[in-house]
Amino acid sequence: MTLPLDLLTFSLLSTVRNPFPMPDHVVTRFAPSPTGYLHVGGARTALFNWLWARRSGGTFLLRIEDTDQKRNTPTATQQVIDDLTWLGITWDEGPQKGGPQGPYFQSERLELYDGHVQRLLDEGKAYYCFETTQELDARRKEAEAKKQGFIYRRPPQLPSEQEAADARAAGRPVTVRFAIPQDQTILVSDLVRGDVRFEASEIADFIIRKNDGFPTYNFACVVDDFLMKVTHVIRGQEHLNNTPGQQVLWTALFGGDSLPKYVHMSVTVSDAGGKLSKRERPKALLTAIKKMQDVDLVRLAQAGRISAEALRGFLDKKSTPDMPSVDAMAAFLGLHLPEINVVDFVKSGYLPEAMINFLALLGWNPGDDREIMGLEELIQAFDLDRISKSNSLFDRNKLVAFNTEHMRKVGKETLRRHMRAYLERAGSPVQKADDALLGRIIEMCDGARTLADIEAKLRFAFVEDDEVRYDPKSVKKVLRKVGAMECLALVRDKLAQLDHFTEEALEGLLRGLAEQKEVGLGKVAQPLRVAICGSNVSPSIFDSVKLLGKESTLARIDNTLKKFGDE
RNA sequence: GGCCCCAUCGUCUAGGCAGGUCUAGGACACCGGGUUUUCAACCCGGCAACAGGGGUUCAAAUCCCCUUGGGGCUACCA
Repeated sequence: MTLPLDLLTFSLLSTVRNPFPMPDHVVTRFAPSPTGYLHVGGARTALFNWLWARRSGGTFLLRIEDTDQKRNTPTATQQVIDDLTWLGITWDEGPQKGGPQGPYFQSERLELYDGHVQRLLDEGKAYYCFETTQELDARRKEAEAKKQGFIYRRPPQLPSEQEAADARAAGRPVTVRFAIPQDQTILVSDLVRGDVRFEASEIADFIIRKNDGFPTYNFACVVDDFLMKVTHVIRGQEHLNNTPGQQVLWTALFGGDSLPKYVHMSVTVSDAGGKLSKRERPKALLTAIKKMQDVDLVRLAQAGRISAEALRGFLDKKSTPDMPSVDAMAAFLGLHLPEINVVDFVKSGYLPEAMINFLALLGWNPGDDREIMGLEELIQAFDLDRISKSNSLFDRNKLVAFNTEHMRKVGKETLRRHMRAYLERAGSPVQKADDALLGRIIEMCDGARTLADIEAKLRFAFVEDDEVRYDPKSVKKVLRKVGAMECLALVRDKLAQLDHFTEEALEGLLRGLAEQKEVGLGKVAQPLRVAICGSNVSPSIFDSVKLLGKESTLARIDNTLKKFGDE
């Protein structure tokens, strides 16, 4: 007796003429909800949509899904816009740009949704619902106790408009649910998953309009994707289970012919387990604090600009401070938290070119051995059918390697531009360098892995002589070595006699000295390096001394001799 | 609990749909060596995988089933 099912499946399949016809004009969208910073998972989704639109000469649009009045944060939209802009992902229609299907904020499209809700209501395809959240929770718990799933289904008699009005007058919550047509198998044809079947009986009559009059995600996204003529819905796999419901809703609203192609990409998972989440940073901070001893909680709370109670709540896992507080506390403790949000990567000194390249390869590949690719190359190579099905882990090591390669690949001018922006954001003293100088000193750092590395290497030359911070490890490793201070004193005398600090002169002087003492250059160069830089990480010793100039070099050597000489 | 997705080196992955050419390729990480004025970069070499079981077949990483494992969803969140 399997015949009926087979027949049903067949009839569903046969209504689709060509499963994957290529639309004339591709339209993709990125539809974030403004609840905080854009994180890498979101950036990857945006990128894939963008890449596909660019590849196929289509349109990419940005739509802000601000339908949750409780969770929206006022600055989030701007943050998302900033982050996409930094990445170089530009939209053809959306906020700040407008477009024929605007507005692009869902909160400004309420009337539009209402019209469609009313239509469904009138056609008996949707119905009013008056339960409170508490009542629903109770029913859910009850089902759970019986080890059953809770699937909301319409009552035999649908409430009338009058009853809805009465309920509203009585102060009851009034929501609208979509009545999922029963007794059918819903076939979702996904471009990367293939055909996925769902039983209608397993899909609840989901809410399409909340009590506050706002649409839910599952409703607004269907209406907007249709109105905005979206042809490809490319999103994370976490939406696959929403798709049958959305598809049935779409069909009820607009008919099945206009259905978009669905592309559900794998989820990016964290090395901490589970999908990469914004909660990881506070979690990492908490773990680190617990591991540390003698943490000054009063000062920590001050650093994070939170109250003592708030900090206690955080330590007891009862509450989580906001991101700026988390960042500030991590900075106070000298911790490096895992980057999650796009801004985290900006602050850590990554290049957008490297981010884009890395993100593109997370769940996609060009089919050959190419890995380091520029934007144009990615666009040319991109194709939906090379998106992989399995989840991928976000590996920061590989990102660093990509960044190192792109630091060379982008070219001097671009690198200098990125560096300038990085320095300004970080408020680094290296900002004092003009463009010509900045260009020259960046070249001294060839092979650096991030912009932060370059900054760290160059910083010494832009602080006052008495502001040099001496890294204890470097001091121990270099200055405390037998003979180091004597050697440094000798170097000081020689340098004092040198009039012109050119590279050749310095090299001649230091190499000559090493030869004369029958030691390697390192014996001479290292104490000098630590004396002027405060650390054993700097550009070449000749570059470093020349950059600093005679006066400062001598002053810093004297400071060092005084400070570490007689200990 | 229910439903859905996924499964190749530690990690990202090629190969899978059109089974033999796969003693499974590349990259990152790691280990060893080289270069060297530090860090980094760079060069050479090495380690390392088809989750398990059953089928189908002359032949399975590749097709089918089961088990196991991982992930997602199960909201008046998106």
